[in-house]
Amino acid sequence: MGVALRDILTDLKRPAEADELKGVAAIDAFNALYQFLSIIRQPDGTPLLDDSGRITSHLSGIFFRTANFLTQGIRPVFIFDGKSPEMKGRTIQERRDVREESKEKWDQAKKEGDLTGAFRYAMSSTAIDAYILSSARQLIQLMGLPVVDAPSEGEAQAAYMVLQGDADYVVSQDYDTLLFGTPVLVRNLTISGKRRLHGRQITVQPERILLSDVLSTLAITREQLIEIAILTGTDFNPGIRGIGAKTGLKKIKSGEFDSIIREKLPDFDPEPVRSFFLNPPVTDSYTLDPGRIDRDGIRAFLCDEHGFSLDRVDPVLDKISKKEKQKTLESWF
DNA sequence: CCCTGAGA
DNA sequence: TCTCAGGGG
Repeated sequence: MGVALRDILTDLKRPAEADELKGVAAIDAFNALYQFLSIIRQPDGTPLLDDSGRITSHLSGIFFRTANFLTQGIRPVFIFDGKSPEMKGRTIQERRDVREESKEKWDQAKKEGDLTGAFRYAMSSTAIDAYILSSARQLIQLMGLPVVDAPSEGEAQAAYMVLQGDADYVVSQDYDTLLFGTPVLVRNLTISGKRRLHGRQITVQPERILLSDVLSTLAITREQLIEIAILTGTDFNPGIRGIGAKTGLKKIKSGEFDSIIREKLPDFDPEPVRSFFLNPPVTDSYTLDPGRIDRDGIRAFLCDEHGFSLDRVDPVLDKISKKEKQKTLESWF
């Protein structure tokens, strides 16, 4: 679920204007899939399913949102996770436990006719398995968009690509990419800007966070931001009870990092976590060349294979193609 | 999440 | 043009 830095970052989010979003967006694929799978559900929590009972929520999310991105001048690149580091094992196990428990509670809530509970438990029972990953990847590639395989954490690879100048910003709901050093993080990147909350619709602006703003406003270094995260807990280490982002910030500023770790977590060596954030495994072997949209392939995949309505898919394909033609025309002049 | 259609 | 309700697969 990422790192709990929200309490010290709230003042640093700024609404992102459309102009600031044009360019190459390095999307944390796992994070995006998780969002789609947890939210795109019926009121009782059931996800969208095709005739064979396979989940299609993520395909709907990717297709419609990505199409919007393209028309807005956003060029998405999807970064998929590689092999998780050993030290993430505990987090992975914890997430699995929560999922299993939520699945049972979801069933229970459905039986009791508790829709609010059903939806909430369905959300936290969201799982990303091999089918989800391969079908998502297939659709992305049919849309002619680049896929990058991270050697390890996708967020680290995404941050690296922004640092290299190959992408303009990272898209994720989590703040971890800031620890991995991305200069720009964009959260809530949706076009409609609308989100349903408790049945009501509220508007959510995409927000942009600059690492330089974070560090200068808090008057800390990236290393110190990482230390705050280590105190509150990351995917790679459990945090210290009673220390949140605000307390962590204070402790770091008064130089208490080492002493607190020694006192509260005597058996924990923070060094591997620190160096993982500072120097994660990343790769240079990726290409961001735009492919072509395979309209027939998309129709076959979404409509024939997964039961999407042609009436909904075709207009979107037209919209994308129109934009693509515009761009090739522009490049002539 | 996103889209569509109805009604203002 | 906008908001809202309903449904998508």
